[in-house]
Amino acid sequence: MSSTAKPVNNKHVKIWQTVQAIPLGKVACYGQIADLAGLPGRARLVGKALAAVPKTGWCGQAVPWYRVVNSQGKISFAPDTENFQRQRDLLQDEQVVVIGARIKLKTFQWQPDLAELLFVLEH
DNA sequence: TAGCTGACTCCAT
DNA sequence: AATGGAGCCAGCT
Repeated sequence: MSSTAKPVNNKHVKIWQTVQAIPLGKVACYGQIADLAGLPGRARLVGKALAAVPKTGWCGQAVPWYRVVNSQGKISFAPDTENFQRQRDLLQDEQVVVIGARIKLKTFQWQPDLAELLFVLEH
């Protein structure tokens, strides 16, 4: 049969895999994920990729999109949206403290060690 | 092919 | 802390 499978953007896949490496209870910013995914300076592309995350996850594993916030440590959705509330709820379920739209990066930002970096780079 | 858009970031105020 | 403008560039129309 001819290919009917929806083409998947390889950069998106790389981004999803990087996001899957964020540990429970931690967050990362868009630019950080872009850098780790080998796409320096493409923070906006990370947002695009997260909007395209399959509901079924990727490679049998969920993609924790909600662990990604902007460089100011804030949720990027407008406060009166469902996406905003869903992201905040999911983070709080993981013990991440969200004050208004803000998360204290000093406390909750993911700081990958060398082993984690290598794991991401290999995929 | 050419514009437009945006789950961003940086810098000034 | 909050707000606004310029730069950014892959993906979409």
